[in-house]
Amino acid sequence: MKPEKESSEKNISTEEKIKSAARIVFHQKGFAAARTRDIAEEAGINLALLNYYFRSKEKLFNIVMLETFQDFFSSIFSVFNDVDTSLEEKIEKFASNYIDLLFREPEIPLFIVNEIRNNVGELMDKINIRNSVFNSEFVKQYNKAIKEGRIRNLSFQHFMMNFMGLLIFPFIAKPLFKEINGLSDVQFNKVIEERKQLIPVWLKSIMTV
Amino acid sequence: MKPEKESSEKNISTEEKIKSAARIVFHQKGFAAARTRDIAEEAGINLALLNYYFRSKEKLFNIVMLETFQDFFSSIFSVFNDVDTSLEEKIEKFASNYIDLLFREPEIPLFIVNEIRNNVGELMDKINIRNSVFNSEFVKQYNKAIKEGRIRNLSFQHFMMNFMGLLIFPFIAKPLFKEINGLSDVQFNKVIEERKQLIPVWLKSIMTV
DNA sequence: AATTTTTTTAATCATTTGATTAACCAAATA
DNA sequence: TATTTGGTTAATCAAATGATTAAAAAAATT
Repeated sequence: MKPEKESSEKNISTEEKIKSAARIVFHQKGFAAARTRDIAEEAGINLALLNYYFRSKEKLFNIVMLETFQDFFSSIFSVFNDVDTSLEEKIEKFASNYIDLLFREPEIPLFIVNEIRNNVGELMDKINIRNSVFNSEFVKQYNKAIKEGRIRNLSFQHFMMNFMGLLIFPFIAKPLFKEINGLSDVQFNKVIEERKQLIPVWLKSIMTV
Repeated sequence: MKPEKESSEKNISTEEKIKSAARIVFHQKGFAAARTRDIAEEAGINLALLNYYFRSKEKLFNIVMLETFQDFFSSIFSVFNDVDTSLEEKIEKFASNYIDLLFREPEIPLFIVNEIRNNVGELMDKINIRNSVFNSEFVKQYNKAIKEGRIRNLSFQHFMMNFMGLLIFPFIAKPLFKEINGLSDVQFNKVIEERKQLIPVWLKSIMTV
C-alpha cells in the first residue's frame, strides 16, 4: 500500500508533479499559508495522493526546503570553487550568475530566510554551509589578497554581508522599490541588470578604500 | 454593545493590550501563522475580546500593519528632512539611527517585506512613501551633489538599494550569517555595530568611484 | 440604590484544513 | 486470462481555528 522504495518504477511522474507543485506553492506562500489543497490543485492531482506519497504536509515541506537549499547554495559554490579564476573574476561571475538565478526564482531568498527561522539548526547541519564557505577557493583568495595588501583588511563577514545585501536585498524588497520609484516590472529588471556590472565595481572600491 | 467611539474612555487599556500583543505575534509569525488564540494569550485576555474590539483577525492585522509602517518610515524621514545637516551627515546619522532601530525591532523588515506582497497598493497609498522620499531634503541634496560633480552620477534607485541592502539585509539573514560565521548573538551585534561607521564610508567610496 | 450601559467570560458554532479510509481502477505478474 | 500489486478517487474524520452568543460582572448613569 505504501511507496517505500526509493524512486521506484514510474510513479516518479506523479510524485515529481506533487513535489514541484509544492515547491511553487511553498515558495510563494511559505509553510503556514500554503494549504495542501493548493498544492494538490497546482499539481492537478487528488488531495489524498499528497499524503500517499509524502505522508504529511510537514514531510513534504522539509523535502522541498532541503532541495531548495541545496540548489541555491550549490549554484553559489560552483563559482566560488573554480580554481581557474581570480578573485576579481569570481566576484564578477558570481554577481552575474546570482542575479540570473534570482531572475529565474525571485521568491527563493525570502523563502529561505523566512523558513530558516523556524528551523535553523537541523537544516543547516545537513548542508554544512559553514565549512563549504570557509574551505572555498574564494575565501583562500580573499585572505591571500589581504595578506598581500592588494585589498583592505576587511573581515570576510562584512564582505559577505555587503555582497549578499547588494545582490539579494533588491529582490526581497522588490514591491517596495517598485512602488517607491514608480517602476514597472520591465524597468525594475533593467535596474537590476545594471547592477550585474556595478556591484563588482562597488565591491572593489569598498575593498580598496 | 459595540465600541464604536474612537479611543473613548478607559477601555484603551485592554484595546491597547490586544494591539501590542498582536504587534508582537504578527511581527514574529506573520499573518498566516499567527493564531488569534496566540494573541489573546500574549495579551492575557479572553479570546472573544479580540473580536469585540477589532471585529476580525484581518482588521486587527491591518491596523498593526499600518502602524508598523508608519512607525518605521517616520523614523526614516525625521533624519532625511533635517535642513541643518549635510548629505554626508545625514548618511552617517541615518545609518546609526537605523541600526539602533533594527536592534530594538529586528523582526520588522522581514515582517514588512513579507506582508507587503499581499497588500502593496492599498497600504502604500495610505502612507505615500513615494512623495515623501522624492520631496525629502535628502534627495534634493543628493541631486545637487551630483549636479555639482561632488559625487558620481548614480541613480537614486541604486543608491537606495545599496543603502538599504547594506543596512537591513544582515538583520533579515541574521540566522544564516550567525550560522555561517559561527557567531553568538553578542558577536553578531558587535559586527553590526561596526557597520554603523563602515557603511557611510563605503557609500562614500561607491559614490566617488 | 436602581437602572442602564459597557466589558468580560465560558461555551459553542461553523468553517477550514490536514489526514485517513474504503472502494475502485490500472498495470504488472503469474 | 486471472490475480496480485500499486495507484487513484470520493467521501469522511478529527482537530484547529476564527468568530459568535448569551449570560455574568463591572462600570457608568440616573
